[in-house]
Amino acid sequence: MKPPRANAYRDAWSGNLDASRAGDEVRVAGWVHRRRDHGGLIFIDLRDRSGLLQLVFHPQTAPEAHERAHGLRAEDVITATGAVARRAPENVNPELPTGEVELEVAGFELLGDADTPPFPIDEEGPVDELTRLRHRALDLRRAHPRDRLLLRDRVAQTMRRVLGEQDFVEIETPILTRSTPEGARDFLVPSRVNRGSFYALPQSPQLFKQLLMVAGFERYYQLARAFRDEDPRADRQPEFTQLDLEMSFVEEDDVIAVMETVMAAVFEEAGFAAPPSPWPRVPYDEAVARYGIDRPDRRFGLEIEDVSEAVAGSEFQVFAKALESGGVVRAINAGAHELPRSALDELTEQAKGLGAKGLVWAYVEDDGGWRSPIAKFLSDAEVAALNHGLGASAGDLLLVVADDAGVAARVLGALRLELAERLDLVAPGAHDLLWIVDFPMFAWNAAEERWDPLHHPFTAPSGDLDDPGTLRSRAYDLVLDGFEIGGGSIRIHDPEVQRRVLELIGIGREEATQRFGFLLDALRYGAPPHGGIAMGFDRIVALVAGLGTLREVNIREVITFPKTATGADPLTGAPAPVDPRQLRELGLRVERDEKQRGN
RNA sequence: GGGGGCGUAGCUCAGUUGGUUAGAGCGCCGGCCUGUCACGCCGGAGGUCGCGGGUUCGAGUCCCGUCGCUCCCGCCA
Repeated sequence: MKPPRANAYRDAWSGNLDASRAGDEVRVAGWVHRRRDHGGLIFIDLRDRSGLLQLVFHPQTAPEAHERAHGLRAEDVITATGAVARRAPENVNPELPTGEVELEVAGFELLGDADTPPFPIDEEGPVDELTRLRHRALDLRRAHPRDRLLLRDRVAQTMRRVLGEQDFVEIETPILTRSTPEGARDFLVPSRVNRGSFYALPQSPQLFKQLLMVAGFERYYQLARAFRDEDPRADRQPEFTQLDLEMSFVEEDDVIAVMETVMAAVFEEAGFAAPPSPWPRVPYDEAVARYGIDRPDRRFGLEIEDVSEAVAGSEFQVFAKALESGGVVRAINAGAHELPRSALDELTEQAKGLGAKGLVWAYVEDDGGWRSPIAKFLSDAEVAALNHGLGASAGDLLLVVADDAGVAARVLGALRLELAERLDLVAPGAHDLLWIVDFPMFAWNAAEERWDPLHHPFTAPSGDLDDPGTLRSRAYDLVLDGFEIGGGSIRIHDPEVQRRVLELIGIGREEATQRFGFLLDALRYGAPPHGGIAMGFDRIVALVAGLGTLREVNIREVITFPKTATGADPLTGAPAPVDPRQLRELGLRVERDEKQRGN
């Protein structure tokens, strides 16, 4: 940190002092991190944002300060003056950046008396998250929580710098706005002036950034807050931050190229190894086929193989029936790992829980035969063909699912993760980064008999609009270690195409005009081809902070004041009932639940 | 909305088959201590076992309900 402007509290940062300042008279300020009171000598570790500095109180040289220093307690706030002194060689603390020196205190002033903290500030042990959030100001004094927010700042600065260098402009968009069709439930804000009407908090700045492209800003970005009223998860909060950007006169490659420069700089800033550009692009269909999911984690193998042909015509009813009804037989070769029977049973249960009728497991024996509950139903030729298809050799564990393609993908995709976890297959420090491209535009929803969009309805299609099932969208998602960290697309800039896409998903002309006529309107006055992307900022920070596991990434740890799993803020007590007068002004009446009535 | 896990001292936790006065480490308070840096030594205080009800001679422990936190499904890109 740069030296502070000298004032009545400090003229130096604690963590910046070293042997080069030996002999200087300085004034430092901060919190009592730890005290070691020997009765005679007293040592205090003083903490400010820059780091720790040992203060020494000598009974001879500063008797008055020494006497008062007995009363100092953890987290008291003080300012202290004295001389920076080089420590004797045997007293140097190599663990501390300032460990070669100490401050010989001449005088100090207590600026803020501290009660005993509810949990230790000076150690990193686990503390109940609710307690931490209730005392978030104290929690954020601790090294890890503080460092995560400082990292978050560095990531944000890096994004702004790199985008600024490429002529992007940061522009704000409204928080009080109108519902956007992103699919999630809106947070609503009642209007007092217009009774009975509501603002919606934005689920993304999507429509506004497209208007900015029509306006001719060419390159826009924003670190935008977004809101979704759905149940939170470890990696989902009701309000979260996106790096949102949009560019004009671009194709997929242009947006992807920009984002690779941004993210490469972010990864470098975070000391996080990332592959050189360009990053791999995997078509959606291939990802689902090989990894069972559209956000694959490829840090371990366990690829899914389709072995339908190997068992075509099999007498084994499970395989035969699946194939007859248009399904598939797919499998994972888990390699030479012997799992206990109980583990295989657990995997089977998990597969059933995900919709599979069962799970076939087999160990390949030395002669190529199978040790498996279903071995006796398969011919030698079929076993040989399966072994060949899976590249199996003696000792390998094979897991086979016969079902419709969707179920097989989902089940084997989940088993990949489960196996990687059980077998500890991810090398420490390994990372996997890839783009998913060539998404289908729509997925047929059989239950509702309609086309569901896989991305929001402003995504540009490629293909024949008269044949929705074959349409591809010009979309791209960035996936890091099995987590989607961002997604975007080339947008529709032709108002007629936009109307037709909206109609395909059941939004008619009238509704479209009512909900986002302003966008359709703007598109009619000369809209440039444009596209962009929205990156999950919290998720990115959490992942580069090392908070990701195989299955989840906890974004609460990189959010300053996060909400709990029920959407509550334990610090402020939000959400909270409001004064009846406020409700009257808004023209609202609240219907309480049974349980609330009892209170 | 549904399912799982958790809730014991300020913090992190232990607590057997239901059985005497519910324990430990850290922290806190007091005393001693002049080179510590997780300082050390001695002593002490501190509990609505989340809350309510039930079973029982007896409940931290078993049952029912409820609240909170958390993870998953639904939901959500």
